[in-house]
Amino acid sequence: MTTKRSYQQYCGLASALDVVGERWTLLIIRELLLGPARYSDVLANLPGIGTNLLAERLKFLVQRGVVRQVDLRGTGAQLAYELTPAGEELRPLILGLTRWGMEFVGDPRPEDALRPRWGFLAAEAMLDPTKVSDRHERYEFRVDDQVFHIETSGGRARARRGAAVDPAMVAKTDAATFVQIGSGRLTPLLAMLTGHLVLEGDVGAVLRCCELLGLESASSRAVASRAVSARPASSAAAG
Amino acid sequence: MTTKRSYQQYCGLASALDVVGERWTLLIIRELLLGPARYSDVLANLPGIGTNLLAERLKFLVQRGVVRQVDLRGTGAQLAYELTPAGEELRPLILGLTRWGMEFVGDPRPEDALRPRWGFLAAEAMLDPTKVSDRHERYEFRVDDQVFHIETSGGRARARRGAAVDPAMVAKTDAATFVQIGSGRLTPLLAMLTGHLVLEGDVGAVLRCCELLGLESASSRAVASRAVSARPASSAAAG
DNA sequence: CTGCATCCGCCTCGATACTG
DNA sequence: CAGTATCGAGGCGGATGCAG
Repeated sequence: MTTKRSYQQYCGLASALDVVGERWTLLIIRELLLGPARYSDVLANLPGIGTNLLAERLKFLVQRGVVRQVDLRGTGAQLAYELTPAGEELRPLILGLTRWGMEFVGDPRPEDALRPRWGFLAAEAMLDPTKVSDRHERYEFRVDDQVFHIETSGGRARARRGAAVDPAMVAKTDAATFVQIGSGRLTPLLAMLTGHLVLEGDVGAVLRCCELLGLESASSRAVASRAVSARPASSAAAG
Repeated sequence: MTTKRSYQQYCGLASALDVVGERWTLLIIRELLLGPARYSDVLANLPGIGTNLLAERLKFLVQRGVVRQVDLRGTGAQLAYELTPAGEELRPLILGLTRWGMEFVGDPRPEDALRPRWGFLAAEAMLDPTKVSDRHERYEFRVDDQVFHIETSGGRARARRGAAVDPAMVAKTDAATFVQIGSGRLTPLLAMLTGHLVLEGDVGAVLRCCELLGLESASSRAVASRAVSARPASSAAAG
């Protein structure tokens, strides 16, 4: 066992990267942001990681106090990993990175892994706190088998797991479409027209939800403002 | 040239990490957050990176639209790299990571690189927007050869390069002490007593500045709340 | 002298096989 | 199910070469 590689800089950022900067680490933490998970759960959601790496990363994160092991049932079986408070503090940063990275997602390729559970974090990342309406209502999302909702109340918005009671809007879609909409590569309108998105409920609620998530709810000014991506997308996809 | 390694996940976070997740990349961007820099400047501030790696990273970041080359003087010489708007969007995330990583900085070791310029970002990261007093005043910092200041006005605080006009407070220290204070391993009081920190100016301003930066300005409740770090620090340093 | 490109030893990574 | 052991491949780190 050689001494762990470090940037050897006396600096907060370098120290942070010494803890969570290695390959796969932030993706492991993303999985744990969705709730406690067992070793094999994490492994299944991170295709390509290699079992030794996952074990090593988890051990290291536990040692640094970012992750801990918990006994979900009383029984000694069913061990799981969960984030410590220090790990939870990474949530806004990971959500911010997720939002930033949305500009870089391309078209879905067959070799890309895709998990509906990631949609929850994507939605959480897209929430714009400055755009919360003063209404108290809930928007429900059904991304493949995953169900979650956003609740607004008192000028604040929260994303929660599970179905919503009395949702003002329900959106049904698949994971690929959900990410494409979030990245601006697809508008809700276009997704509906192609049958990949089904919206139910009050029209006003749909518009407010789009506003809350920073989406082009309709109409003309659409795509242009988003087209800052690195590789010019040949020409408009609608072309 | 083999095809670039990717997480191959259709997800904003994975896409972000495909761009800025590789080793050294975020530290390169940190350097550019402090202003445009030439190749050799970046190289000098990142000991250990290896020249080929820096060139490759920069080229890749330019290709992805995160960094661009600029001609500082009109002359073709003096090329420099600077962040694009997309790169600038990483600032709050990097500042957040810097703050998060403060919990993990240990005692300064002789082999650790240390640059006074990093102090500027550290200060920016420590700024607590909820703790801005309503006064309009400036706090100046002299960290070794680097001079910068924080200006509060209209309930907002900004960090700026250079000396302050009519500063309400001036703090002189060295880079190691500055980071140690920021990480909570050292209080301003203790740093003053050991002669590593010199504070000048209005006492009230000093207290307000400490409040703004989340520092223990004095007194008793000190260190305890910070002691959530991974490895217990044997016992209190004051022992 | 700056700004890289090339080369090489080594360490990390990724995949498979194997064990409690 | 939850990892450990092993090994080939490739990314990394350091030294050197070279063009503008």
